[in-house]
Amino acid sequence: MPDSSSFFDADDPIFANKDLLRVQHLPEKDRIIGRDEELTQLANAIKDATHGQTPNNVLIYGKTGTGKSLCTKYITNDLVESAKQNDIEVGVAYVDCFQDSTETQAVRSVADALNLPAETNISVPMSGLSTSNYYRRLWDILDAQYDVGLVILDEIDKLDNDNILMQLSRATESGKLTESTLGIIGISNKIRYKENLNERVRSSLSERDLVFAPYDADQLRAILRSRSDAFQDGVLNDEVIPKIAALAAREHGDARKAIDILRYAGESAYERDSHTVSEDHVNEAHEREEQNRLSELISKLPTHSKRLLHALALQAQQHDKNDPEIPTEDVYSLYELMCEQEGSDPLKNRRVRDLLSELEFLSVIRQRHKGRGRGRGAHTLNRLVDESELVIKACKSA
DNA sequence: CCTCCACAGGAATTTGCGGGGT
DNA sequence: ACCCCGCAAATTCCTGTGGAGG
Repeated sequence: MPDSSSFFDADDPIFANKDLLRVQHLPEKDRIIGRDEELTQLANAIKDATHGQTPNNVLIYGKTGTGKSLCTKYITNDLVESAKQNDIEVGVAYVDCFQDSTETQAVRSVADALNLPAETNISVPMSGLSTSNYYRRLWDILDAQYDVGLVILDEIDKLDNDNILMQLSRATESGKLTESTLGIIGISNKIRYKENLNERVRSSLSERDLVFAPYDADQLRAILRSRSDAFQDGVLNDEVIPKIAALAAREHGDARKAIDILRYAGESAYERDSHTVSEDHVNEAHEREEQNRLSELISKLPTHSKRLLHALALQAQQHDKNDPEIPTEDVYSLYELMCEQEGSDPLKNRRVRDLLSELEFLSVIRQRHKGRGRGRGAHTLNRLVDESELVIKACKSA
């Protein structure tokens, strides 16, 4: 710690403006790197909304950290502003379908995001309403407040059913909306997402398709440089940005990961009272990034899922083999034991199987189904994707 | 090759919760 | 204040099946 009278009033020797390195940070246009074409295409697709007309529905594909959400947020913000010049009210609802994966949750979330209770006198309770009731309120909110509604469905492939897409895409034509109209922007990590949609939804949802390619090392360098004024002058050693860019490019061109590593490297340097950020800090930050991503995911898990994962990790650790496969029944019995120690009632076997397959869906674990046979044998084998130690640490801290 | 059974996983049912309607 | 409703989570019920043991 710097020798000052307070822990808080010292000038930060490393960071000048850390906000630039936060994932949620929405950069200025000239700081969005290598996406000019995509931004233009997206803007063209939805520009009708600035005149109060129905925009095209858009589907955006691309791996994580390729700037899909960022560009969408930027363009929609911009759109709302330009529409205002024409006295057109555009409302944007951003929904993370990973968090709100059921139809009800997603509609509720859209309605809640668009609603200004003071103006509409409509409330959007967290729960307790039927799905159709949430829809009804959503239509009322749109008609009362807006000329155009834009619904951004991020991680749209995580939706458990596409009824909401049906409802939203037909809202205007079916007369649910009278004073307003509606556009959908779907964002998906999976390029094949469109394939398992029914024909009607598919054609209306993907009037325009955009694909975001992964960033290459050059682009990642440019992105990191554009955010480097988050740091004080001269604290970043020359090799830091190229090194991080190379790491991130190797791991699927994920810009978010690159930025996270840069931030962690800075924090690492700070904690070690170093006045510069060096390659060593980058290496440390890289490990930290992996651990953190995992902890974050695990901390959001329901208690029982966490406990199950913990049980699986403990057993994986006991095996001498690397990457061992643990039968479900073994996981379950340890889990029961752990519940007993914690003094809570264990879930039943059936439920546990569902939770485990949810964990697989989140790719925290992998499952392999092996033959059934007479007598012994659990027939689904579970293994961790990440190091058992990392998982255990994450389970304990959460 | 055939049998047969323990588990996977689909479906129906119950429980808990947080709201509306009256 | 009361009852009723819809949803999500959990539980109970049930059927289908892969391959070890015969």
